[in-house]
Amino acid sequence: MSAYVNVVNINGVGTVSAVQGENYHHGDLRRALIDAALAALAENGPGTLSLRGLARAAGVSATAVYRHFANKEDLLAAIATEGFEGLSASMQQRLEREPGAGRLRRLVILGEGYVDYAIAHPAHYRLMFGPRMLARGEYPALAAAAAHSYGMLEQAVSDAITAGELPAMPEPVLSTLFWSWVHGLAMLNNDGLLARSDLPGTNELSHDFGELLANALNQFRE
Amino acid sequence: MSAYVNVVNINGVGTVSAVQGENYHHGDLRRALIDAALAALAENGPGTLSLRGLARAAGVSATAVYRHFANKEDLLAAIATEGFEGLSASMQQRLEREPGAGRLRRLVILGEGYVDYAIAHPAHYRLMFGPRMLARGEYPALAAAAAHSYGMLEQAVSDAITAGELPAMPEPVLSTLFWSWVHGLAMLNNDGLLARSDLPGTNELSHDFGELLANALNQFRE
DNA sequence: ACCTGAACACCGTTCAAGT
DNA sequence: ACCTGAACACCGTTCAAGT
Repeated sequence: MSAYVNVVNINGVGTVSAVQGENYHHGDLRRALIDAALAALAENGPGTLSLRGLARAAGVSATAVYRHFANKEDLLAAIATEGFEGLSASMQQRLEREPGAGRLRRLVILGEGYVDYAIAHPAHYRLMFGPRMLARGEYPALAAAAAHSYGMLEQAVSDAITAGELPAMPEPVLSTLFWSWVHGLAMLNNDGLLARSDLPGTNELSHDFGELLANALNQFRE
Repeated sequence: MSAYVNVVNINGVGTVSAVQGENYHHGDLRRALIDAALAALAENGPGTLSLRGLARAAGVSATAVYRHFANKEDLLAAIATEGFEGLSASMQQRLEREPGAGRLRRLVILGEGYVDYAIAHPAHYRLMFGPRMLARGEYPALAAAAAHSYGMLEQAVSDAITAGELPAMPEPVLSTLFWSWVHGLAMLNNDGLLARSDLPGTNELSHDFGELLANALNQFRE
């Protein structure tokens, strides 16, 4: 978790005040609560997240939470937002590791970065797509972060179509196909359903499937 | 929900006793609790399921539940088991509607039946893959029902490979690819993320994707 | 064998009050 | 501006008791 938290911490860390550490006026309770939630998600699964428990972990009364979040769903939305930021960062890092990649190869790399992140943060990833997040419209920052992640996939698909490396189908349809596949693979892995002796590891599956799908689509084009 | 409930109800209905309708000795409280849960899942989403609420709906005290289920997870496992039975039934029904279909076509039909069921019962389907169901090993009936659903996909993939209508890759890898795709498509749909003006309906997407993927894989084979 | 009622240790959330 | 404490309406679960 640590590396990714450092990435998304940038905005919060600067606002820590001088009185941090005292009981009264916590400094950055909002950040402390989110960090406590991320730690709890990483250690136990989701579902065990309670506002009262997070308040305890932050050394603060249960009702102090409501100074920083409207309710539990509001806190979960903030966590989900950071999740999509981490997802985008994971995809971006993978792209930059292989600068000269072709259009289609870039799409495969994005998929690997996507699955990498999802299986490295299973509880966090599940929360990002959990039932509580259905009302995404009420959380503009969450909607924007999710749209950015999806936009990266869309751009790569669009580029590959333009370059003639994918069949000339509508971009939204191909993007949805690709997204369904990485999302499904990540979810099944995080449910423990891919831990079978007759399957390679999910990281390798991700790579194999990416190559397979991309090449297959490429052949299909004519 | 009704049609599918009738299918899976067979075992329960026969045990309804003569005193059904009285307060004391409910008749088949176990079945009544499951049905109340299915109704609650269909009406509200998941997450709102409470044992006490189900007991209220069945007209019984909160603690009566524990005469029929060890705990909440045990009830959820029973519901998830019926879900996989419904999933298998949905796939089977689709197959029987098109008896003369070829090997590859049968696989596509299975995928359509799978997605059909998943998007017709979103809350139920989510529960089947929810975080609570990770300990599937502790519920043999659940594990068996899930294995049967997955086995239908595996059989169709295996047959298509044998018939030379899919690339000669390991069956588990191709099955996982296919499963990831239908699962991801269903989950994204049920999260409301495919309700976009630039996309066709999910039923049509399911059909398009099946044809695309099957044909693409078929081309890739040589 | 099947169900009830009281009780325990939790929740999320509200509201008045403290500094 | 930020936090606390008491209170309310819920949970899941246990245990002794009722028929």
